[in-house]
Amino acid sequence: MALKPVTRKSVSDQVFDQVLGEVVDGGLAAGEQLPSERQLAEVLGVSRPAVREALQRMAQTRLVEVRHGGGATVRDFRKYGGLDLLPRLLVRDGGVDPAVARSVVEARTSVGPIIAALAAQRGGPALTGALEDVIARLAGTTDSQTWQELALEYWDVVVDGADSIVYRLMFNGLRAAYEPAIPALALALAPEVGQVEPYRLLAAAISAGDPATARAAAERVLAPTNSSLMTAFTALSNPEGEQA
Amino acid sequence: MALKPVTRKSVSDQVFDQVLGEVVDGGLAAGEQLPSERQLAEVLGVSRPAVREALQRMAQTRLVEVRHGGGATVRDFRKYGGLDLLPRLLVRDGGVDPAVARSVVEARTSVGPIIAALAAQRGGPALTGALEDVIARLAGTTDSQTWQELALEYWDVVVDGADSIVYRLMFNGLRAAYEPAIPALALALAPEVGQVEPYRLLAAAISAGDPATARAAAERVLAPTNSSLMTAFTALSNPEGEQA
DNA sequence: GTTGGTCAAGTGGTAAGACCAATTTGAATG
DNA sequence: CATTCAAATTGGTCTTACCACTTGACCAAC
Repeated sequence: MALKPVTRKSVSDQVFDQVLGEVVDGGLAAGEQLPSERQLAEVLGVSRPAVREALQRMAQTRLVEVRHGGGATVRDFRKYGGLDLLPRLLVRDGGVDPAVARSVVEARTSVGPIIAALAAQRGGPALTGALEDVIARLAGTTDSQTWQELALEYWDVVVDGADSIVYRLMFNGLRAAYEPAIPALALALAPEVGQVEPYRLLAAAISAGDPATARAAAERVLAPTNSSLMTAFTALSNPEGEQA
Repeated sequence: MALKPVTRKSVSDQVFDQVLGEVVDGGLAAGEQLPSERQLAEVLGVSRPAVREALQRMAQTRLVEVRHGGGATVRDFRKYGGLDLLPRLLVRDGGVDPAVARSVVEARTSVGPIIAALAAQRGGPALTGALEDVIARLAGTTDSQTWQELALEYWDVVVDGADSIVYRLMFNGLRAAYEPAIPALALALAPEVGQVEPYRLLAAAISAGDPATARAAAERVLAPTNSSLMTAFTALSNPEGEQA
């Protein structure tokens, strides 16, 4: 029997999630007004400060614009949303959105090798220890969830070694989107467990300071993951009343 | 005489900016605790709800972790921050951080052509009208600031045509970082004004549905902008008491 | 007809105070 | 030294009151 910690969700978190859902899924068009803070507080049965906290966070996502005396106006989330919106877009209607999943996979495929090449160029031998440490831990696990978490850690080292704050921040956003999904994906990604060799080859290329080889090796690391990911996402997708 | 709208800054905005500054620039290490809400309210001379709003927003950035009864704990902003942090990192100590600027430019250089190729592949002729509209407006302006805004609009069309939500959301984050800097950069980027041809060539490649040509054309669009950007960023950088 | 001024209603922004919930800390005890 | 428990601290929520801004209506002056 697996006991999980009980996680309490604050009132303002719940308000935020509901408002976010309305903006992303509720058919609200850009330019429409949300109900006033007082109305939301009444309808949701909570206090106005809780609503305010949620709405200030919504404003920070750029998905709504809040003006003093003017209410909250909805913006087009596709035009203004940041990577933090990704988990929300990935899982909709109880399943995975295939188009979103595909775009995640293809962005990994394209940007991953670029980052690996930069890591080889700029990090090179200095990354050896950290990469080998993660690889040793990868080699020592048979648990798929742990494997995925370690694979992320591996890429954390690589993107750090790339010495590019933009890629670092992008990775952070993508990781934040991916991490909560690991438990759901772990079963489908189980065939990956134990395939340490591609990670070793990439680490060797990075340590050798060879960008071109690192780029190719990164593609080899990502290719099987990518197809497993697409398989997993497809299994989790919900085109017609199929529950994951 | 140029009149600008007066912008008021709310108390919670001011608190947020100060706390963010402490976290990013104040020498706080990951794991350190921020002062309690009550302390912050007293020190800053504001109410506790205003502090709460700011801290809930900070928690949303992932740069701090707020636990009930446990206070707010600082996280490593490099490891947890998202692209929204970019403007903050780009401009520090009254000047531009050259490493951040470089990473912005190189990410554009790498990811831009990828996006353009996808737009050619997936948008193709359907993007013709929108691209030509922006190009006509580019051709009709001699104002550098307007030019930069239109260039962003051009790329907005391209990234939309790429039909990849991940790139879309990344672009949104980068644009949010770039837009406030346009007025400061416009003077240095003035030599770009009038050079419509590369944009026309890229639009033609996209409309023709030719990914390889679009990729190469995007590189040609970005190359002069990149060097101008680096020049501009260098002029704005502040290694030793030089004020932009 | 246009412009400026005033007012009311509605909405966002702020504060004070009270109280509950979770965590941390320190003292007492075995 | 380990455990237990109470107190202190901190976050979370709510109520109430009031201020600041926006919008629209209406009226007066030009």
